[in-house]
Amino acid sequence: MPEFAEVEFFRKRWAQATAGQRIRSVELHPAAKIFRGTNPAAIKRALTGAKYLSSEAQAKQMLFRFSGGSWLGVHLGMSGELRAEPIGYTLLKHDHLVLATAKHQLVFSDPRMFGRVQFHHGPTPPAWWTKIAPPILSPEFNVEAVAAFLKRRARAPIKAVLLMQERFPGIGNWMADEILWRAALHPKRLAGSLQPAEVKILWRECRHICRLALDTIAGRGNYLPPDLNAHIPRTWLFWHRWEDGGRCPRTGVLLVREEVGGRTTCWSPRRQNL
DNA sequence: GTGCTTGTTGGCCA
DNA sequence: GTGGCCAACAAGCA
Repeated sequence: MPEFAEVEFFRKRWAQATAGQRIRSVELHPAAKIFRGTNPAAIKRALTGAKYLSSEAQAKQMLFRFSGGSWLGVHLGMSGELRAEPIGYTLLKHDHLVLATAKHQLVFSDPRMFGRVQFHHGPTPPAWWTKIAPPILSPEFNVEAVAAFLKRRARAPIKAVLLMQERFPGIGNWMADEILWRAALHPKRLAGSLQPAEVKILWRECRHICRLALDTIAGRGNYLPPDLNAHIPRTWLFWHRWEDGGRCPRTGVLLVREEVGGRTTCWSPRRQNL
């Protein structure tokens, strides 16, 4: 589920519940696949008694920093979510990691377990964090960089290219469709076939959707929406892409759903032409 | 039972 | 070596 702005929503949810707090206890299921490649016992040892310091979201990842040089990385995969539950909350089947403060239980749950938890100990953030591609909302994500990347991936459909995290960090299936729909580009267009003007529109829409999604889904400033989709307008493709008989919010034409680049893709046929 | 699913990775092949 | 495609991972839902 979670892409760019949703990840920030979940980060904020944990951050608000844990601000200024110490972790009193850590509960986890060591055998859960989300701990693949890490040492769950080390996480438990390091975080018990540690104070939450700060956190960040980048692309589809989150990094939570604790006292004692402990860094907890979270990737939500396809079905992961972070929740803040009251003390006394009874764990559900897929709650794999729980950090308890004096006020809340911070829960990471993930039924499909494509998500993952990473842990690092040291004075500086780990390599798996610092190597994430420059954010779409940063100056490094400029139209030249996008054009160069599209040229290198010239023979791949543009939809598949937008899903490549090395250049479009945080973009997932629904955001890619939303961007192409706004940019009026057919998802099957080969990346190399885009004219300079089209590349510019695509670049601008990437930034626009990221900004818009961030404000709408994760909320501005300290405000956190009650749930992920609370404020997403009906004018976005988002609401219509999975509906049978769904129609384009701009043209009213029936939407098309088909696999492109190995992923189910939705587009508006009159608006997005090959 | 069947056929999906907002993600990532590694193996295969041109 | 590079780039593109696809299965696999796992569980729930219609």
